[in-house]
Parts: sequence; C-alpha cells; structure tokens
Amino acid sequence: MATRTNGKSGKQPTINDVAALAGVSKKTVSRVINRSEFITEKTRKAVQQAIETLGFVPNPQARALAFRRNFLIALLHDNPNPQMVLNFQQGVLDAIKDSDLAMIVRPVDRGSDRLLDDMRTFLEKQRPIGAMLLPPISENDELAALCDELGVRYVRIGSALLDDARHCVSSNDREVVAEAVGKLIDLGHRRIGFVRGPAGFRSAAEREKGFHEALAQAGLSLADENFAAGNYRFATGVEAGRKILSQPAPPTAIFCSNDEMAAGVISVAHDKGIRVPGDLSIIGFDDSPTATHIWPALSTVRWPIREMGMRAARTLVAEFLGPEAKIAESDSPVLPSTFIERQSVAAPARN
Amino acid sequence: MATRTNGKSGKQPTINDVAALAGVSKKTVSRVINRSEFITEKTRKAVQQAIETLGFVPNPQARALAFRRNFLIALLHDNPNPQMVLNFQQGVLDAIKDSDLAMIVRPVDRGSDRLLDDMRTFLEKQRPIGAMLLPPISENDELAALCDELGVRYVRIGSALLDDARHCVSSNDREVVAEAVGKLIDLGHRRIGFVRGPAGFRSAAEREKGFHEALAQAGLSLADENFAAGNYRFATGVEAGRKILSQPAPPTAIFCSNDEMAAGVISVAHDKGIRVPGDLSIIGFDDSPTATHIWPALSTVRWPIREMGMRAARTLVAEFLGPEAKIAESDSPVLPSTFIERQSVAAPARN
DNA sequence: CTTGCTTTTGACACCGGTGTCTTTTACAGC
DNA sequence: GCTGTAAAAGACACCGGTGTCAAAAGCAAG
Repeated sequence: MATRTNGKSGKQPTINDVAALAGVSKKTVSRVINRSEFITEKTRKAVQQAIETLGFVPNPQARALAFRRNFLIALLHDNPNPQMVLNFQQGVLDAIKDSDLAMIVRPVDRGSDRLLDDMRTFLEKQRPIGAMLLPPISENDELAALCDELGVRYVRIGSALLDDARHCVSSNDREVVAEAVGKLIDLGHRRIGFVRGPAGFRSAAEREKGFHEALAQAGLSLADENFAAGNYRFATGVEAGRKILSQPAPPTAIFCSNDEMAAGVISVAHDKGIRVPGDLSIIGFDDSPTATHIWPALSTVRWPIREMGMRAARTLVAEFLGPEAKIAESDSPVLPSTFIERQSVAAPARN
Repeated sequence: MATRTNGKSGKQPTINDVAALAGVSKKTVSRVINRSEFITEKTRKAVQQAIETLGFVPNPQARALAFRRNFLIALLHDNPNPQMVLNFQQGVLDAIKDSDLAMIVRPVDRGSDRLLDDMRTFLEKQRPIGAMLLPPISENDELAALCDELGVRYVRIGSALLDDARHCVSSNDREVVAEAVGKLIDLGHRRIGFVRGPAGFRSAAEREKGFHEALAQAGLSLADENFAAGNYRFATGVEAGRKILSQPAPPTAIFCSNDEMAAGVISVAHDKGIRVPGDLSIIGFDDSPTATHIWPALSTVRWPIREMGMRAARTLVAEFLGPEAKIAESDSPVLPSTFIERQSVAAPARN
C-alpha cells in the first residue's frame, strides 16, 4: 500500500494509466511491452518512463486472454524419482526467473487409459506456451503428437535423442555407463552382474547398451545367472539381489540401472553377510539422495537434471520470444552425465 | 478436430455459442456455470443441454480476467525433502481433480532477503485464489501476513497449529514421537540419545517435546553427551553419530528427528562396527524413501503428508466455492501421524 | 511545395467471460 | 382481470490487454 504509486487509488496501474501518463494510445504502450519493432526510440523512452514511474506490470490474465495463450510452461511428469523431478523444477525456475513465464506442474498417471484425454483437457484449459515432458512419459509419441496438434511447443527429456533435436534435451548416459563399467573391469572384475530397468523404457535400454559395450570391449559377456530385470523400485532390487547373490560363485561386481535397485541389492548383501565393497562392488545410476544415505555410499552416475531443466525451459522461452531466437551458448541438446565414485566399489578380493 | 462439434468452425465453443444454441443470453449461461441461485430449473436444464452438446468448457483466462482472480492454487515450499513435496502435490491434485482449479508450484529460497518481495511479485502476478505453505516456510508469519494483505487465502502446513485453525493443517507429531520413544523404553532401553532438528523450526521443537515427554513419563532424562543438534541433513547426522557413539558407554538407542540424520547415525555405526539394531536401536522421522532404502530398514514416523495436501487444497476449494461451504467430513485440521516399526529397533543387549 | 511511399501511431473491435442495473415474466392477492 | 411484488432473464459496460486497419507523420523524389 504505502509503496505503491499509481493513477487510480489503491489498485494496480493498468495500461490505460500508462498511456495517459505518457500521452500515447494504449496500443502504443502495448507495442513497447511486446518489443514491437515499429516504434521510434523517442516514444519508447517516454513510455518506458511512464511504466517505471507507475510501477506498471502487465496483467498476465488479460494478456493470456488476448493472446489466446497462457504465459505458462507446463511440466508433465510421471517419474518415480521425486528428487529428480524437483531438481528439474529447480532448473526450470532458474531459466524462467527473469521472464514473464510461470511454471505449472502436472503429474500424470501413466497407467491411466484416459491419459491422452486428460492431457488434452489440461492443455486446452491451461493453454501453456510450451510443455516439458520428463521421462518416462517423454517417450510417449502420442503425447508429443497431441502437443503438436494443440499448438503447444514441447521439449522431451530423455537419455537418448527421441526426436528432432529441436524437441529434445538428453544426456550421454550410454557412454558414461560404459565408462563406469570399464572402471570395474580395470580394477580386475571379470564376473560382473547387471540389473536392468523396466522393459520398454529407453533409459533402461541405453544403460543396458552402455553396459554391454564395456563388456564387449573387454571381451567379456554377461552370464544369464548374473542378470536380473527390475522396474527401478527398491523391491525389485531386493529380488535381483536374492537371485544373483544366492549362487555359489556370485559376481564380484554388479551394475544396477538405478540407485534404488542398487540399494536393494546392497541390503540383500548385508543380510547375507557379503561385504560391500570387499566382496562385492556395486554401481548405481541417478545419484539420488539414497546414494549418499546408504552405507557404504554408492558409486553412481549423476545426470545433469537441473541443467536439463534449465535447458529445456530456455529452449521454450527462446522459441516463444522469437521463432528465430538463438538458444543460449552451447547448441548441443546433449548434456554430460558424470560418474561419481564413492565407497561401494573396490578391487575384487583375490580368490 | 474430428470429434469436436461446435458453432464456429474448428475452434472451442464459447459462451456465446452456448447462449445461441440454448436461446438465452450469455449472462444466463454464466449464471448456470457459476451455480447462481436465481435461475429456473427449466432454463438450467436447457443450458446444461447446450453445454453438453457443444462440449463447452469455460475459458479460464477469460474468467480469471473478469473475476480478477486466477483459478489457481499456489504451493509455496522450501522443503528439503522432495519426496514430501511431491507427495503433498499428489494430495493436492487428488483434491482439485474435479474442480476448475489448477496448481502452480513455487519453490522459495528461504535464505533470500528478497523473499517477501519475490512472493509479493509472484502473488500479484499470478493472483491465485489461495496458497499452501509447506514447512518450514509455513512458519513465516510475515508471509502469512502478506497473503492476508493481498487477499490470498492460505493454509499453513505444520506439525503444530500455528494459527487460527481455519488456516492450518497439521499432524500430531508430538504424541506419536512420545509413543515411539515409549516403545524403546518398554523394550528396556534406559540410555536413549536424541538428535534434534534445526533450532527455530517448530517441527523440530515438537519432536523434541514428544521425546522429553516420554522420558519424563518413565522418570528418565537425557544426558548432555547423548544429545546432538543437526539441521535435518545427512551430514549433520554423521556428526551427531560421531559425537554420541564415540563415548565408552554410548546409548543403546537414539531417536533422530528425521530419517536423513538417522541414516547418518547408522552409517557411523556401520563404520564403527556397532550392530544395528543389536547394539543400537534407531528411530527416525518422516518415512522418507531413505527409511526403506537403508539397511536395516528404519523404524520411523510417517506423517500423512498426502492427506494433508488433500485437506489443505480442499479447504481452499471450499472457501473459494462458498464462504460458508463446509469442509469435508471430518472437521479437525489435525491429521494423525503413525509410528512404523521396521528393523532398526530391538531390545537392548544385556550388559 | 506537392506527390507518393514507407514508417509510426491511433481508433476501435475483440478475446470470453462477469457485474450492475433494467426489463420482463410469474404468480399471489384483491 | 388487474395490480403489486419478487424472481428470472437480458442489455450493456467492463476486466486489461492485443489485432486490424485506417490515419497521420516522416521523408525522398519530382
């Protein structure tokens, strides 16, 4: 109240107040706001001045109505890893901090058969200028098609390029997994187990490829009894651990496709009295909070999720501001993941 | 495209289309949409019919402009526990699923000295009908005052009532902590340690009170050397563990004010070869994913965060729909927490 | 100084709803 | 059947911006 200075009493100044003060039409003010090119420097200055003195901020609802588009970018996710989602959100917010945009979040229920209808309703109602699709929902091609149909720009986040690069942000997971597994091999591990993520997930497939690449490189191969498939949840990690570790000569190292499953395998090892990393080295993926909370702290792969959020949001903002606007400095949509070494990996015991 | 039936070609039907089809004025349609009472059953039916056949959905932007209020509820949080935040979000979405409302999320930076300015800008821009404040930011009285000033309804989430009950949703943490610690005592523990949360947090204070209540009840007290203060982060749990467990006769049980710190204490115990729960029982708080991912699985207190989200959102929706609307079935804003027993607690070894 | 063209600016309708006030309708009472 | 009153419906301005198109201004050429 005290600090506000405006034409009408006690309310936010509107475009009319600005126009009156600057002695121009409201349309001219609108042009200044929207950075129209057909305006002389002199009038622009005058209008800017009026905007400043009034402390005018355009009403987003009115703009949304007139533009037929909300100044919102939507985050659609069905990711089971909350840390990841929140980190991504953080990156997005970093990117839109100084723009007029806001973020709206929409968790989606992957299982639902009304998924596309729900999304259609949501997008038609909110009319965001763009949407970001987090994995695994980012792999849904029908959803991407729906965005196209509704004129909603979108960016798909994934561990591999899913689409035309303009629509993607991803990381080089395959390479980094290969690097991590390579380190196990360098340490002397020969019997290396693998716990895969859920079938049909591109992220799981990429990690699997990276694993096999490293093995192939060293002339090794994966024995069936050292393989288990999970669904990224802790419980399936436990199952995988039970299967792989109850053999007479279990592997000396296991690569797990995410941290939660790695934690499951480690808890089985503890139960069985198998020492980690003395008897068994473990590597996870995600660098979730779990990775540092368990004992021993888990060696894992961190993917640059926050940066990906920034990048995705920036892409949308740039496309929105100008069709031809250039996207930040680096122009590759592939951001680097990194292997993080902690205490769950060691050289195999001599036997 | 194919499935849409409306007056004008290819676009969403508007209130005018509905009015034309029903043979009434747009204002009458508006009355039906907003459940005005001054309308005959007959015309209401006719309008409803028209709405159905056209598949009309009111444009939220237009309503927002006319109402001078966005159909949004904002979630403001600075909580370090992402699982909690997402669970809360989920509850909120459950609650607003069938309403016209959407959720907008805004993480806030507690440290920032521009916090109130940022929030003012955010709220003035977005004009949500209400805001939900998650702890610890929910304890900020200035923020609550700001909401009042801007006419934004709000609900504060907390472990104790912070305010007039109309503005709060909370849980009975103190009692449940007392219950949990009581169980330790019943098992025979006498030297029980305590790791407190950050000073100045009401949640930390409530848990501390519950702890002392249980001890007092049994005629016990907390020795200084069995106490440590942390800030809810894993690292401070490690520090606490180092301090408390390096004594010649450490406690046989420790209550930690959250799971992360409990995980830290447990990792120190592992390092020192102290068996959990054989030599040392541990209880945490939050039932975060960490609780089940560590070994042994952590006994902890689960607070009904998703339910609290539902409840908070429902409160806002109800207030919004009608000032006098009744809030759901149960009318207490205190939801029950529960003690969850897992593998980190056992009777103390005889010594 | 005109003319003719391009660049700036403005008038006015419009986006799709709601608020206010007026007019019409419905119905009870005489 | 007529009047009076309350309930229902409508007309029209308005919320705060943008789009369209016409008018005004600026400027080079004739």
